[in-house]
Amino acid sequence: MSSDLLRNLNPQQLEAVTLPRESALVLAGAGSGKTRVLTTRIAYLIQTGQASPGGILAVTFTNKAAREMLARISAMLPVNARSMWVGTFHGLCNRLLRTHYREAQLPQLFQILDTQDQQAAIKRLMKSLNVDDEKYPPRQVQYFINANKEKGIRAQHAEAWDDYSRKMVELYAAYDEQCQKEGVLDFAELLLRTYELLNRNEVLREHYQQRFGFILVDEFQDTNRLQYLWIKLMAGRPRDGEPGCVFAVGDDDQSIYAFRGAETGNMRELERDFAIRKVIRLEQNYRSHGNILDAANALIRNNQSRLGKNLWTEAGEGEPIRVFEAPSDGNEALFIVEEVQNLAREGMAYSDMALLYRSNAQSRVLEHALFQAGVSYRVYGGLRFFERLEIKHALAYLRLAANVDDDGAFLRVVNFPARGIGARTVELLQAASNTGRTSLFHAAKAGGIGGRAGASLAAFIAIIEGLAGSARNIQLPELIDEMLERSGLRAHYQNEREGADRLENLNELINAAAGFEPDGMDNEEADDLSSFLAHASLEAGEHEAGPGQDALQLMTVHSAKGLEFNAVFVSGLEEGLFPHENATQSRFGADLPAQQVSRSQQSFSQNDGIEEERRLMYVAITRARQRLYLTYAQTRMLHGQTRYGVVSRFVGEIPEKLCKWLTPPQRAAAFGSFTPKSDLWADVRNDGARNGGYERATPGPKIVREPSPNYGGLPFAIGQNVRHAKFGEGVVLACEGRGTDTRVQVKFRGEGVKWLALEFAKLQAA
DNA sequence: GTTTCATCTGTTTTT
DNA sequence: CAGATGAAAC
Repeated sequence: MSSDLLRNLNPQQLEAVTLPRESALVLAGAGSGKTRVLTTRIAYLIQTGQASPGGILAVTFTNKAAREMLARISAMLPVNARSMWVGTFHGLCNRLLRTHYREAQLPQLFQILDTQDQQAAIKRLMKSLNVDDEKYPPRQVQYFINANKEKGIRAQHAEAWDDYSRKMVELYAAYDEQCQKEGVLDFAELLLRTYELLNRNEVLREHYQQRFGFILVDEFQDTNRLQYLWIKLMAGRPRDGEPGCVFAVGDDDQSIYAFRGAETGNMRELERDFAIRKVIRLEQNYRSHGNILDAANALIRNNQSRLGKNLWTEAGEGEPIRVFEAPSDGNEALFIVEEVQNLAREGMAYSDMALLYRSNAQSRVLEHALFQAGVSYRVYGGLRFFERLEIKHALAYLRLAANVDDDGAFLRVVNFPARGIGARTVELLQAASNTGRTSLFHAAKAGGIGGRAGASLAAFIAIIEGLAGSARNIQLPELIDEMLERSGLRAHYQNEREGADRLENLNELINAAAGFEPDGMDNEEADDLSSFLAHASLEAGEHEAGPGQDALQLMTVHSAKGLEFNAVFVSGLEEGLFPHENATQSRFGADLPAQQVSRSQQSFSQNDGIEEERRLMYVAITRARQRLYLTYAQTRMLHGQTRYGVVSRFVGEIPEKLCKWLTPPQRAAAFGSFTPKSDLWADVRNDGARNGGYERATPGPKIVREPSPNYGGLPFAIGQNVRHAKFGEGVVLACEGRGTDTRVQVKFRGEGVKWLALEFAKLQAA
């Protein structure tokens, strides 16, 4: 029967799936059947009796991937999915901490802070400590805390080398204390807390190490330091005869989360720590046609730091890659809409097409055009359901009902809807909670505040306690309904002019609760309410494409990882956007003095930034099965101003012979005869490729453009050579603004890229 | 204490 | 352009 499972696997896949009980690293290229290998191995282990479902621990990064894995396994085996531990790092840690909340020194109904909540908690903390938020931007504090946690470093061990970093460490410690007092955990804390719990509690540790004979990790290249330590701890130390057994699958070329601490170096560590004898490579691609694959291979070859791998396919070369230059972002969108409709007419389902972009903000223009044309579409990511303000408010009431010590939730709703509890009252409460060392809720309950505000507070407390009581007696949807009523949220939005949408979302929340089933990820002790709240934090409400709804898929390149489509549009391929300017220039705010940037951040060189962008582009390209479009716009609205863009270097890194240029003929004609007069210009275009050991292609006539005509009477054209009194010669990369506000971005020979205000800089045409 | 208006600011990717 | 913050009017 197991031969059934193993049918149609290629030799490398087969080797990976049937490996004896030992640790392994599988380098799996895009579209090489990575998920299939992972799930088949699990099924194989169970079917051959090497493992019981309960002995399997499979970790992924996204909920989507976890769900897919479970679905595939249960399609192969009639196995009780609940007994297997398949989930995200965060989901699994949540499950573990819910079970052992006492040992982890947590309240039974601890709540999870999402990124927003965490930011709010930090701001609140800083206010209470009177810390100048100009000098210590909450964003930076948040970054500092998370970066340390993700390396497994607590405040007491965090490095500090000057006043600034000492303050950061101080805030880190105070923040953790505040969270502990309030019974809340941020994302990184879920992992760190679990790690520490198992590290110091031998009984628990041995229990889980014993139990999980097989640990499988998906997207291993995206693990950060802490996640790696976590895996190592779960696997147990390699002992003679019984080594820890980790089966890791990953692709260094698809590492796109270094920005949040992922370390591809973990692959090398794994090889060493687990004495891996042989790395298995999956290089046959079953997804894309040849041209698409060739493009991806050519692009990624420009990266220095990679383990090396070349994808191949048995499929034919297929269609050329279609490249389109639009005069504006609006036109780019119109072009895409038109093509999408054409493909639909030819019989391709909308859901088989994806529209990708670098950043969420870009979806607006695209959505607008799609909406106008009546094309149904679905946006992934962006502002998600559980992140909406009204939902946050509603959840805060529920959180308070579950845990009255949650000060963050308290502050969010104590005066929303407005009930006469103003800033002054809250101040008094905070003072009382500080001296009495209790939560705000208990301070409020203790009384001592008279007058109108006191009465309002008493009413508020009654609402929360009433809800807490109901939570024990009635079902979740009814509880939410009651909450909307008693809190006054429903009434508030009914009276508000623009409240209809928000009201609808609140009703949708009831539906979400009605359809919610604790997915076995939470232990049996936890009630439905806290399971639901954890679900809301961990899975901010990705809307799964409703079955039967055929819609075009819109998402960032990041969220497209792991997916595939017949046709893919990669839009906004402009320098500064993709690759993003934050990655091409100094990665961490140039305005910060060097010592304010932590050491590990410093070691993150410029090159790493552009290489990650290139991997991102690699991911984008390899999503496509048959047809790939690359589009960009000469002008784009950004922060309310028109910006003039240059085509992304990544377009130039794809061999000309694979491309078919779709730019309207009257434009193409103008490009035809152009040869670069400025070597600087060519330099800009080939920047990332210079050290790649790859031959610098003579830029094809269709990619290098004649300097664009002046738009709106700007004094300089993109691509034009200019001279500056101090910086010397350069070439114009971009212009923005009008009149006296006009600024020009210039790449100078030797001086690098600078923005210059035309009003002051004396810039001459050269 | 609440609402409204104006000003400022920032802006990548996500569990 | 939009969200967040702050000041002034109600």
